[in-house]
Amino acid sequence: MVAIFRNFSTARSSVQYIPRRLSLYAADRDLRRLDGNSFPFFDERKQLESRLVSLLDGCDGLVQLKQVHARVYRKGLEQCCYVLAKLVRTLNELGVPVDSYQRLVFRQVHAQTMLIGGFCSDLYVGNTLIGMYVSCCDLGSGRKVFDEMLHRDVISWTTLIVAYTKTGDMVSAGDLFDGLPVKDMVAWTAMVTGFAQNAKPREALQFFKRMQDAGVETDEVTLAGVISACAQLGVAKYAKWVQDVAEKSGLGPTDNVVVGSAMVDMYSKCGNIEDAYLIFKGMKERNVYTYSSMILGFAIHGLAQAAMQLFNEMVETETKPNKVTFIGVLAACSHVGMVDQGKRVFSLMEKHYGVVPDGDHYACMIDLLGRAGHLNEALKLTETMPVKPHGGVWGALLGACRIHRNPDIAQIAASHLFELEPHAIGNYMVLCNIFASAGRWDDVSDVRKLMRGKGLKKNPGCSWFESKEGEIHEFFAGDTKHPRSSEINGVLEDLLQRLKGLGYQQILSSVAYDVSEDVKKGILMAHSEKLALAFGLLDSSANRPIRIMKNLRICEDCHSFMCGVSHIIGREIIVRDNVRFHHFNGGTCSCGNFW
DNA sequence: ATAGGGTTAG
Repeated sequence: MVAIFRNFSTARSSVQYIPRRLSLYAADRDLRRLDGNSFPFFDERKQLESRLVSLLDGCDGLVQLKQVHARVYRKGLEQCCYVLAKLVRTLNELGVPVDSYQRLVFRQVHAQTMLIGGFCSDLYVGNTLIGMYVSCCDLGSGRKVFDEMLHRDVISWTTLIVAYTKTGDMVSAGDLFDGLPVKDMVAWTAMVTGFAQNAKPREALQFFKRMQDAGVETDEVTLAGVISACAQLGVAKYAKWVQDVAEKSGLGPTDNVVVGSAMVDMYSKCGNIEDAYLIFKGMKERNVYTYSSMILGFAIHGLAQAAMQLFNEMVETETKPNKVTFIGVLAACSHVGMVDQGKRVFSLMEKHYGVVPDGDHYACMIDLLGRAGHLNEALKLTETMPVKPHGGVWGALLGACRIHRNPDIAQIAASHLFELEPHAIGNYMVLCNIFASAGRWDDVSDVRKLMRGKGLKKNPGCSWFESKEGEIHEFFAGDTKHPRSSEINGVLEDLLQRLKGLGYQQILSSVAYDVSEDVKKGILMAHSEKLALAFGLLDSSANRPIRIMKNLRICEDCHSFMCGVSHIIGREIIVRDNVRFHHFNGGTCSCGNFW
């Protein structure tokens, strides 16, 4: 067959024009007519190929696809790489989950293309093979095809780069990118987005700057990644800069719904909920992302009424709420303890809006009940909910046990969590904290032993602050490496004395170590958010709010410290912890001590 | 023909 195919392909090279998209019926009829021929000559092979391709184009189900597949073999067309490649594409487009049938097709395609060296010379087939392996999570085979291809284009590279970013292997992705001879906008964007999606926002922003210096164009997809990076970092200065860049490229938030929605999220996560709302208001078109981002923005700022009101406005429009929208509404209730409202929304979401609650929604409900102190009700709901509770659900319960100091329920939650997420360090730390504040030091040391046994290390507390110049200064707990470290300590000492004069007492139970009181006091004063606050006072200009970002939940002692400092200095302090914002002003916090 | 996309509770 191979020999015949090659002979004919040199002897008769003219192929008649065949429209690509025929109706299913016509394609099928033509195929049947061609069935009469016992031996496929080149032109007829070409015709068959086109017919099969158009059949695949019109394919709307797995059954049809399998029929076409069978026909490929019946007609001896298994060497037509294009048809096989198309078959794989169609499987992907149909969204068929990777099962044994799909693997069978993959193996056949690979075997045939190996046989005739298809992917060595044909870019489309090679790229399809890479994509195919990537889609079934066999990156190694994808890489092998890539390495064996004689010619590669930027698409081959980008497919593989993206595959590496999706597995979190940014090093391999970066190596590939560096070796890419001609980098286009899509390839650059893949890297920027890859960093953003792998929680490396700083690298994402650096890459975007490099991209701009290289004179590469920017479009809305690139911006989406960059904006997401800014949101993660929460840096207001970059946020403004990115908006400038966007508007210069004609992709401002007013006219572009993707850019606008991402910016709503970005500004609210930078602490500028007012700017977020301004963007929202100014947008010409709003979709479910836009509304959900805004509702979530209100939620993390503790503005539950605004979130509810916006939700009510939303359901009057054409835009239907989805899963994420309800996460936002429930989170809003949770952050202020609106238990009854939350329960009502939860009960209506399926009945009125057709959104079936999933594990994440239950996690919100457990969080809502737990935060409000209804720990037993929360436990009961966890045990009776219709879907199997995932880590988030038990995690919410564990978090509630920390707030309300309930080591017994905490143990139940933790035992599930250690099964479901054995490597998630945060769970062990929270349990340690709960036992520590109950004075159960033996239990604390058991948990620490368990962690050591698994080779887990504490996730260090880290805070950062954006200086006047837009530089990001990062502080770890107990950090003395900052060049202005001694000044920082001086500021803290001064603040501590003045607060003590007002009756402030350090909350020693916030320390999860069994050490002396003096050591505890020292540990508390070296918490990263306090270091960042002191540096903020040294650096920033007066009358502007001080914005601090933190990777973990703010501790009780730091919370009360911030309250006091906001009173002393007469300035607003905004702290973003891992879940929400705290606006400290004149001695009180926007969370009303409920967080 | 084939590559990059914004929001998600603990």
